[in-house]
Formats: sequence, C-alpha cells, structure tokens
Amino acid sequence: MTTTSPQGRTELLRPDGSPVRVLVVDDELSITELLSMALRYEGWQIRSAGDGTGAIQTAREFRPDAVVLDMMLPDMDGLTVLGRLRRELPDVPVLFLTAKDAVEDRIAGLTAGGDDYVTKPFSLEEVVARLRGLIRRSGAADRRSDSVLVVGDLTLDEDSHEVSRAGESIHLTATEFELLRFLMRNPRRVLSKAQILDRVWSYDFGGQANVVELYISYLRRKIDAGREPMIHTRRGAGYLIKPAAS
Amino acid sequence: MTTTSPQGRTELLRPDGSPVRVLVVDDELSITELLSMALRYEGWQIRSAGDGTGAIQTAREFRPDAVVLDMMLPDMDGLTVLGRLRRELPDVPVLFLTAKDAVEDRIAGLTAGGDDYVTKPFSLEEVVARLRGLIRRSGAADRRSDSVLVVGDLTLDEDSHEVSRAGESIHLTATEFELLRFLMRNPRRVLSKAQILDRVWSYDFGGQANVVELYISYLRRKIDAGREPMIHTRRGAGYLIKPAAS
DNA sequence: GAGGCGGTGACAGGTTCCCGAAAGGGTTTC
DNA sequence: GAAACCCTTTCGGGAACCTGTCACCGCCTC
Repeated sequence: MTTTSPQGRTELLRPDGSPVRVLVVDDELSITELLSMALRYEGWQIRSAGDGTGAIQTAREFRPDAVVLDMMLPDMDGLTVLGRLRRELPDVPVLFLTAKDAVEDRIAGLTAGGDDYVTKPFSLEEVVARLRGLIRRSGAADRRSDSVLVVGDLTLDEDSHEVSRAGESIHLTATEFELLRFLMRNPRRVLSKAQILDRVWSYDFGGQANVVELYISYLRRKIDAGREPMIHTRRGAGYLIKPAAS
Repeated sequence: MTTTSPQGRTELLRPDGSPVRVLVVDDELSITELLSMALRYEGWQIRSAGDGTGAIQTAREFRPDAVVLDMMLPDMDGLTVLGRLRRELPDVPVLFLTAKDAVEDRIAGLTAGGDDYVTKPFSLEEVVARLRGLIRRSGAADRRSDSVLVVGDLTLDEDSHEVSRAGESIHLTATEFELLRFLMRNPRRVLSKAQILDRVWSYDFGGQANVVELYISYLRRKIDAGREPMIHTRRGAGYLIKPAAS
C-alpha cells in the first residue's frame, strides 16, 4: 500500500496500513541520530541500538521490518549479531554499514540472501533508497508500491537505474542519478542547496556548495537539452523539478 | 484543522483543536522577544529559553510541536542541545538559527531529517513561513492545511514558490515573493509600511522606507499589469490586497 | 497652490548562478 | 603494472540577476 505522506510523497506502508518499522544499530551516536532523523522523515517508525546486545533485545520486542546494522560494534562481531538476528527474525532484510576499506571478503556473500550494504561515509538518499528496495522486495510492504518515479515525460526506475525522457533513454552517472532521484521524489517543491547537499552527498562531505550547481548543470544538459526545461532555478531559494507543460 | 483567527487569517491548529506550541531558544533577549511576539501573533502558544539547559527543561514539560533553536548558546553546543531534545521529543521539527557566516559544516546534515534553518539576520515572514512548513510536514497540525494561498484569481504556492494569476504563471524574485506572501496572508487588510518593513525585511534593515513603495511597484507591474488591480494604496495608511471583482 | 506622500526610471553594487578547464582519484583494460 | 578512461571536485571568470538608493515627477490633501 502506498499513501501520500505529509511531505506529499508516496511512502511505504505495511499491508495493514501501519508504518514500516526499522531498527538502526550503530555505536556512533551521531550516525544513529542522523539515520533516525532521515528515516523518520520517510514516515517510518525507528528504534536504535548502540551495540549487538541491545540490537538483539530491541529486535525481539520491536519486530522491525528491516534492520540497518553497522558491522563494527563494540561488543560483538557483526556476523554474530547477524546470526542472532536471523534466529529472532528469519526473514527480515538487513542493510549493512561497513567502512570503505573494510575487507571485502568480510562482507562477501552478505548480499547473497537478499540483503544489501553501503559503505561509510554514505549519503542519506542512498541509504533510504536501498532500504526502500529491501523492504519492498521482502514483502513487508505492499507490492503495489513500485519503483518507478514519474514526473511529466521523465521517468526514473529505482530498481534498474534507468532514466528516460519522452521514451528516450538517458545515461546518468551515480551522483547525477541520486540528485535526480531526490528532485523527482520531491516534485514541484523548491529544494535548497543545503537540503540537496545534506541528502545527496555523504554526511562528511566538506566541499563547496557549488558542486550542486555543477551537477544541476550536468543534469540539465542530459535531461533538458533542446527540450522544454523541467529543472528550474529559484534564485536565492534553490531548485525544483516539474513537468514541462506547466 | 484550519480555522479563522481573530486576525482573519487561517492558522494551523493541532488535530484536537488546541493551538500549536512552539519553543524558542536564543540567548539574546531581543531575539526571543521579537520571535515570541511574531509567533504569538500567528495564534501559536510560545515559551522561550535562553540556554540549552533551560531549553531541555522547558521542552520536557511544555511538549512543543516545533522548536526554534539558535546554534550559538552560552552553556552548550547547538548539536548537544539538539541531541538531548531528540531524546525528549524524537519527532519534533527544529528550525535552526545560524549566523550568516557560520561555516556551512556546522549545519551540514541538519536539514536531512526534514529540519530547516535560517541565517541571521532573518525576516519574520521567513521564520514564520519555514516554521509553518515544518509543522505542516511533521503532521502535528491537520493535513488539510495546505501550502497554497488564494486571493481571487491569484494563487501563491509556498512549497514550489509558484505564483499565478488567472492561470498565468508569474515569476517573482525572492523579496517580491515574501512581500506578496505577506499581503496574501492578510487579504483585505491595510498593512502599513512599518508593518511590511518589520515583517518582510530583516530585523536589522536600516534603509529607507521607500523600498516598500518600490517593491509594491514591482509587484503591480507583474501582478496587476493590464488587469483589474488587486493591490491598492490607502494613502497615509498603507497597502492592501483583495480580489479584483470587489 | 504648497507641502507631503507615493510611483517609478535609472543606476550602482553586490550576490548568485552557470559552466569551461583542469586536477585528483579510482577503476578498468591490456 | 602502466596506460587509458571515467567520475568527481575545485577554481575562477563572466554573465545574469537582484536589491536598494537617489532623484524626479505627479497626485492628493488641506
């Protein structure tokens, strides 16, 4: 089932209409708070834990529909936590958080069971998108919620990462894709450069806000080139996307 | 739920009909008083605090629907206050106040959870508008309150910053937009130049009052040009906006 | 008809935005 | 392991745009 959130976007709901529940496990408070805020904003119900023991306990009574799990916890190994989680909740999908340089064989095979992972530092759009994918595929949310965003004659498929305008396929780089996804998930709403930076770039990105301008210009070249423009600047406010015919 | 206030404007209310509650936190008394007055005028119930400790205490018993939080407090770091606030009130949206030149990395990630910020010096219209947006989106107020102001055949969308008259789209600059928003939120009421200056321009604006006349003339050119005028002068009193056919 | 108020053109200064160029880092290919 | 390639980011110039001041004129009020 999908419905329209207070934000005006469609959100995932369980078949019974109650909000999706997500458990966030990380030992860094700043990370759990960042994630909790972002995921709550999706309309999901969030609990967090700071270590493996707490994670198992919380999982037992909270019965989440998905888990975000840092592989690096103070009290026990990520794989151990995973094992115990699986005993409690055999079918719950898990999104792993790993350090960028964490050896790949530690996480090799983890996605085999339908789980997924992202490396730190991550962007919130990425985490939200992967989590949505996991929940959708797990069947915890209604299947009718599909993965295609449509704004005017522009479509973006979150599953296949395919983008097309007026039937014509468009190739985007990873960053361009995430930027466009964020815009399209908030159509007709002005998004400030700060908001865009906060959602699309990694939380530790220290660079200039003008990467946003640059990537907007890339998107325009690929999406608006020679057509009625869909990406609009609101000077002093931000950017927004809307169907061309209006 | 929306209702009509004594001032004749529609205002946000909680689902149970009680007024929205807002906590204002700033160490400068002049700022908390300025904001308290402006927000009370919106029909909201206001409490204020001058430091982080007071903020947490007040939040605990006042249970606000939104918080205005200066990032620069005497006793503790803004992020610390935020963390403790979140523990008390996980879902309350926060509007941050930051110095214009406060480096962007201090506020990085803050908009991610759906929170927002304005830089000092701010205009009251801006603060009120953002706060309304936050409260609306948080679901604390009734969903029916939407983001579109309508006066006659003139509409203004606070989300997309779109303005149109008789279906025809009109492009406004940021200042023009805030001025029109203020007029449209007070239709059929004369607003003095002093009131307009106080609400639409920053509280430290030192310039001539004739910027108001200037911007009124800009608005007329864009909104009333070649049409039945909606913006009217009340000589010696101020300006007002009303539907053309009356 | 004098004085005050309001409207608007012209303009300067500042800000914001766009995008070319190029560097740095990572990945793929051979 | 080197070369080639792609992606991301920084830098910076130039253009476009926005804001507010000043000056002048016209209209309203008394």
